[in-house]
Formats: sequence, C-alpha cells, structure tokens
Amino acid sequence: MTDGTLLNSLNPAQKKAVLATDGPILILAGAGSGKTRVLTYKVAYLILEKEIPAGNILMVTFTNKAAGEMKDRITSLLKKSDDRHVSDLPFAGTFHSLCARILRRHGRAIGITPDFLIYDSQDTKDAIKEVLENLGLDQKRFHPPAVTSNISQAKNELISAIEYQQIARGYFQENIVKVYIEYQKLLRESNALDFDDLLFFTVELFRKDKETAGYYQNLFKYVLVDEYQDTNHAQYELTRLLSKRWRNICVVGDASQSIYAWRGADFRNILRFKEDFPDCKVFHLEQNYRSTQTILSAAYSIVSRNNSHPILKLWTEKSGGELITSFQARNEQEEALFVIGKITESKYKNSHLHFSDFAVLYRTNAQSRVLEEALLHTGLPYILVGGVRFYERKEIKDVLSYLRLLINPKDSISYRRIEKLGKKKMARFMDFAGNFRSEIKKNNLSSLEVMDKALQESSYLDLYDKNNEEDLYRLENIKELRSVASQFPNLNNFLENVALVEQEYLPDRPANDNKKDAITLMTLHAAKGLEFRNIFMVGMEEGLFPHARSIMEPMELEEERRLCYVGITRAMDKLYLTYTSRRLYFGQRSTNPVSRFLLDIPQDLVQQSTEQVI
DNA sequence: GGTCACACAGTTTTT
DNA sequence: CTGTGTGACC
Repeated sequence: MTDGTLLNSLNPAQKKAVLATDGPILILAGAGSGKTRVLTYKVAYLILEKEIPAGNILMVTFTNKAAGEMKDRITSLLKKSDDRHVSDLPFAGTFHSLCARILRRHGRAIGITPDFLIYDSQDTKDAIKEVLENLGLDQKRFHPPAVTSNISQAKNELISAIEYQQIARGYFQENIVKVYIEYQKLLRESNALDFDDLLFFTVELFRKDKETAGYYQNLFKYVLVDEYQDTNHAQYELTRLLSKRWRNICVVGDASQSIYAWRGADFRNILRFKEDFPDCKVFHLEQNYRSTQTILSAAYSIVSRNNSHPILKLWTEKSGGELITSFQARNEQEEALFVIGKITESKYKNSHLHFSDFAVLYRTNAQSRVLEEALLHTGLPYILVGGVRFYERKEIKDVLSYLRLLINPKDSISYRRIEKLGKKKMARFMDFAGNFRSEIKKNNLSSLEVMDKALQESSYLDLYDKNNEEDLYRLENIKELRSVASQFPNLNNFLENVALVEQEYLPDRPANDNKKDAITLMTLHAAKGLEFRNIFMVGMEEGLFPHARSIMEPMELEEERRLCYVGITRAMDKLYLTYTSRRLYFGQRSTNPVSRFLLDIPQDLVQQSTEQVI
C-alpha cells in the first residue's frame, strides 16, 4: 500500500504509536483504547510500508485465541492492499508455541530431542503426585497443588533444581527441592516438557548455545509483545534475549489490567521497561472507544486506590451514559432473578439488543450454578465459558494416553492413567502394544489408524454406554478427537500438537450447540479482553469479591481491585452491580457486607434498584 | 481387582 | 453442596 491510506482510520495517538517502528517502544494502552488495532496496524505497516519481510517479525501474545485474532486482522489488512502479493505472515503465537517450535528445531544442543511431548497441567499434577509417592512424602503435608505451584514458580523465576538446592531453607523447601529434582528426572525419562519447561529451556538454550541464540536474534528484527504486564520473569528474559540484536522491541500493556500475579505474572516488568531501555519511546493510548464516561469514572474510582502502579486516565467522547445500577438481593436466587428480569426488560425496551449483548461476571466458578439453574428454568439461552476444556476431559486424556504409550512405553504418567482403568486391561494393552509399535513404524500408520486400533484393542469404548446421556457425550468427544487426528496424519505431530492446540471450550451439553445468540456467563478472569453492551457483576460482597483470601494481603487486594477494574471496563453501555444479604456458599449460609469496591464508586454514579423481583 | 462409603477441601487458570 | 481421593470390604 503506497497511497498512505493504511493509517487513516487511526486516531492521532494510535497513529504515532504505529509509526514509531524502530528502537524500544512502550505502548501503555488502556482498556478499550484500540490496542489490538495498533499492534496489527503496526505489523501491516512494517510489511507494507517499510518492506520488512514477514519472517523477520515476531508477534507474541498470551493466548492462542489472541494470536489467531491478530493473524486474521493482519491478513485482512494485507489483503486490502492489493498492489503487492503478500502471502507470508509473521510468526504470531504464544510464548509457549514459539518456544516449542524453537526447542523442536534447536533443542538438541541442550539434550532435548525434537519429538518431546508437552505435559499439560493435569499431567504435571499427576507427575508430582507420583514423585511424592516415590519419595514417601505425605501428601497431607505436601499438598500436590502447592508443591506443583512452588516448582512452577521456581521455573518461572528461571531457578533450576540445582540452584534451588543451594537456596532452599527449612524442612519444606528442602523437600520441595527433592521433588523438583525427581520430577525433572521423570519428565526426562518420559521425554516430556511441562509448560514452564518450554520457557525455561528456551532461555537456557539461548544462554548456552550462542549460535542458536544468534540465529533467532538475527531473524527477529522486530519483536512485539502483547499484554506485557502479564509476563513472568522467564518471559521477560526471553523477550530481552530475542530482541537483543536489533533492539526493535515493542511492548504493549497496562499495569492496571494485570490479574495473573498468582500465576507468576509480574506487572513490574512493564514498569521497568523504561529503566531497561532508557532510550525508549513511550506512547499512551487513553482514548476509550468502548464505554460511557460513567463506566470509566466508576472503574477509575476503584483502581486509582492502588498505589503500586501508575493508572491510565481513560477518557471518552461518549459523555454521560446511564447510571450504574446496584441491587441488594435477599439471596443468590433472587440475585439471579434480578439479572434475568433486567435482561428481559432491556430486551423488551430496546428491540435491537440481543442476548449476546449481556454478560454475567462472577469471581468464583461456584457462583455460576445458581445462575445456570435460573436460566434453565426460564428457558433463556446462555453460554457458560469455562469448565473443563476439550483436551482436559477424562476420555480425551485417556485415549491420548494410549497413543502416548504406543510412542513411548516409558511415559509413566500415561501408564498410570491407563493402569487406573484396570490392571488386566493394562496388561492386555501392553502385550498388544509391544508388537504394534514396530507395525506402526513399518507400515507408517496414520494417527487415525493407530487410534482406532488402540481403541479396539483396549476395548476402551466399552466403558461407556450409548444410552447414557453423559456417556454419549464422551463418545462424541472421542469422535471429535478422531477428526482432529485425521488432520495430523503423523502420530508424533498429532501428539506434539494437542497440548498447545487451541483449547476450545465445548458446550457442556450437545444441546447447547447452535445457540449463538446467548447470554454469556463467565468468571471475571475469563472476561479479560472482551466487551459487552451490558455487564452484570454479581456477588459484590466482602469475602467473595474481594475474595476472603486476598483481604489480608495489600498486594493481593490490589490485584482484586484490578480485576474489578477489568470487569467494569468490559461494559459498553450499562453496568449492574449486585450483592446479597445472605448467601449459600459451599453449603454454608453466610452474611457478607457489601463489597468495598461498590462503596468506592462515587454515589452520584449509582442508582440503587429497589424493585421487587417477582 | 473392583465397588462403595466416608472424609475432606473447595479463588482465579492464557499455556 | 459436590467432586475427588482414600481405605475398607467383598
């Protein structure tokens, strides 16, 4: 595109941010300020105007979904300019998929073979349990989730087992070290890497093998990182290493939207950028295109109480807007009815509204049940985001375990999974597997052929009864897995890919399938990056939100505030905040005071709803 | 080896 | 309240 129209649809701040291509660049982009737009236009600008080959551009995101969206948008921008045939796309993916790719290609230098498996969180948890057992450690004293997260955190901090050994103090840590060492041994024997290893070993590879490091540093002339406030230390280090040669590093983010500290994310990485690159150019995107001023003011009034990070002051041309509605219900059922009543009422008053213009956000998954029940009862369509993901479903993991065992008999995690289905079955399957392994190689059997044979020999499908609704659904999922397998004929490729393939959320019931226009139910975390005309935030109560576990810790309380900020800024037109005087939570009836977050909002922005709910 | 009852713990979850 | 995991028992 040489006529210069590419950037015409951008506002001045966005345009400036896009045009600054070289050197270190920090883009502080508030919620709804067109961050994705800036990133995609920047890439298109680099390719079309600066004639940078797509292969020299690296674009890192945190989710496959975000990466896919970026790719789509870049493609359509490139297509619009038909003066040149641009077929190449930059590498746009998650840190993990990038690392997996690098390690498959160059991992040999540090002893990683190209055909490694990727253990997902469940595999990791199973492996840690196995290690705890082997070491004779009491799982009551050493909670598997706690041990797992401890080791994960060490890896995120780039602390190896050996290094951990030097710094470990006290009984607990000394034992964690033992587990860490044994866990790494187990992974190695199973020829597997966990999610954290992908990052950890890529950094190690770059540090130890200068040639490989040099290759990638030279290749990626432009490095762009989205959601930089959510990087952990390993990702931070990786970004630094990748952009070392050219120093064309552009990071985008907003400290106020950092909500994953508990998983290692460190928003200080984005605050430190100016110190890391004193010559960096800084851009602020503060014009918001999503929400009304009322909503932005409410969001600001809450997050501005944080003092460990700067807050962007968003503004909008949509002045005013409807007041925020707050509602105190007697209990959670009444709260759900209020939500439903308001949705019905709004749709009746504004015929242009669809169910998909409404989302209900909550702090904990346990809160979704009451909402679901009420929605089922009234027959309104809804989508529940979250729950068990496709590749985490039991039946899928079981089938994959059979396949993994056929590739690698030493994969102890898969072995144990299958063993749980019955020792006799296991013995039969292993007998068959011994001969079948050579047959796979000899006849170069496809993933699908192997899967079908494995299913047949293991008689796994017999576990399920077609006449049972839930079992039928499991069988459907296995069918779905077969169709994925048919897309990856090479068995190794198939297994290597499933862990990082987009983790689609499937509907809980097949019946929910083709309801496109539906109310969305999800956690506040899951809502990040999305927007809806109408947002309900339910359970605005002390102990629930902010969650009881974060009230004592100032840093955790700040994160809850950011989470609240993220939730509120999802709303375009109208925000509802609800709470109950009494709530049944885990079978306990409790009385919680109204959330401090609601009280933080200037009262002239809020109207208390007093209407009777049915 | 498989089933059933009881105890127990239960934020959030990109990869 | 409900899902998971353990241990006792057939």
